[in-house]
Amino acid sequence: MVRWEPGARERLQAAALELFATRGFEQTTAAEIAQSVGLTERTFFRHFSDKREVLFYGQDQFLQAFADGVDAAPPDASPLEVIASALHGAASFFPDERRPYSRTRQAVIDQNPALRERELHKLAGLVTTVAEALRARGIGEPAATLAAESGATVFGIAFAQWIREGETRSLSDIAPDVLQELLNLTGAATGSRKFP
Amino acid sequence: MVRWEPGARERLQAAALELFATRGFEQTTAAEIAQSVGLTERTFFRHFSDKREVLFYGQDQFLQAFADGVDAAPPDASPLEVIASALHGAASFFPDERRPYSRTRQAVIDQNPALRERELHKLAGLVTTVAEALRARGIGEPAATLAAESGATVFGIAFAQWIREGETRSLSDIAPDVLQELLNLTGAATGSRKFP
DNA sequence: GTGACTGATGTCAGCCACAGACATCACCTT
DNA sequence: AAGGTGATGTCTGTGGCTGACATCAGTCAC
Repeated sequence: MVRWEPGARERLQAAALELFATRGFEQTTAAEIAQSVGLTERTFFRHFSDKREVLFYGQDQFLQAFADGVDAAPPDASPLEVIASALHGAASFFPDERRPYSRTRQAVIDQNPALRERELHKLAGLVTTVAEALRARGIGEPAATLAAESGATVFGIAFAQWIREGETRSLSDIAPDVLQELLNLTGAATGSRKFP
Repeated sequence: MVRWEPGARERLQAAALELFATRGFEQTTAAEIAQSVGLTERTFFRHFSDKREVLFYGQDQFLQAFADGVDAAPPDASPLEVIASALHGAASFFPDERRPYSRTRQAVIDQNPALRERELHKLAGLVTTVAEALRARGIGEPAATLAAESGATVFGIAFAQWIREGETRSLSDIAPDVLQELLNLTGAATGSRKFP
């Protein structure tokens, strides 16, 4: 007989999302989440540093996908070309099958300020990482941070669109469009699309 | 005899910044802050919705300055010209006398993840407001959000530079430079400076 | 002028997020 | 077989935060 069911963390995450979606974030206690999968509150906090984190744990992989996209760009690429490549890497991390899950998750986050704060914080971490990667490519400041921040902005807008009800395009189709919009905005030459 | 000393909120804010700066944010309890100015914990939480808020209350004025800058731009201004105007409005909200205060405040914030989260959240609120103002000017999405987000990014970088030890330029001198960097980055024509 | 009203505060009691310390016990190593 | 390991439970405590109610100086109504 096994002493513990495996996958405690994943079970906690799934139960938490479900409870948050039905009852709401603040109306759900950490103890309830834990009990719903046969664990104790103390164990919940051993897996997640705080209650919100149960919805964000594992984002490192996404961050990694973004950073991998940076590395995938050719060495002589311009900052914006690097960003385009990073967006491509990030988008491939969200295949269309994941859309329903992302939707409910985002709905929960959007309804709670505390969760939005955490989301922004994670996104800021992504900016830091990407800016670091850009600097490692020889891009100076403030260009590196500006580019990274712009990339995060574009991703955020594209993701929000991907989530939207009725949207059928995949994220990797949406992201380049948004990037192009940014270029139009800042008055770049509007010739043929540079980042298809 | 007066029943209460006036300016409870301001006294709490001042005491909180001082205690956070010396002892650290987490090592300071809300009750301690309150007692240090002759009030109770309960009163602290009547003035500030949570412990972090004591450092952020009043930012509405800053947000207003930013939004006013948007409104100050001529009706036919391009999104970027509007952003330049908004940056000007925001910068004038931070005269050089305020630099030391801003420095210590930012030092406290930078040292605590929870405070950074709240800061990002406030900044996101600014983006929302500015995007709204841009949409009211007839600018569509995603251009409005992209422009607003870019403006916030530029402001953030400029502010960080303004705070930096040894920096002597005023914020309204730094911000246009950073904006110009963004334009260079996105490949805009590099003629004479468009936003002096 | 007196009495009701208001608004900032105090008091009390309680929930919940979170953390330290220690015990437990299937499984693994040797 | 003996001891180590790691995920968990139990116990206990602190601090953030809230609802309900009391207080009381100043203000307003009459």
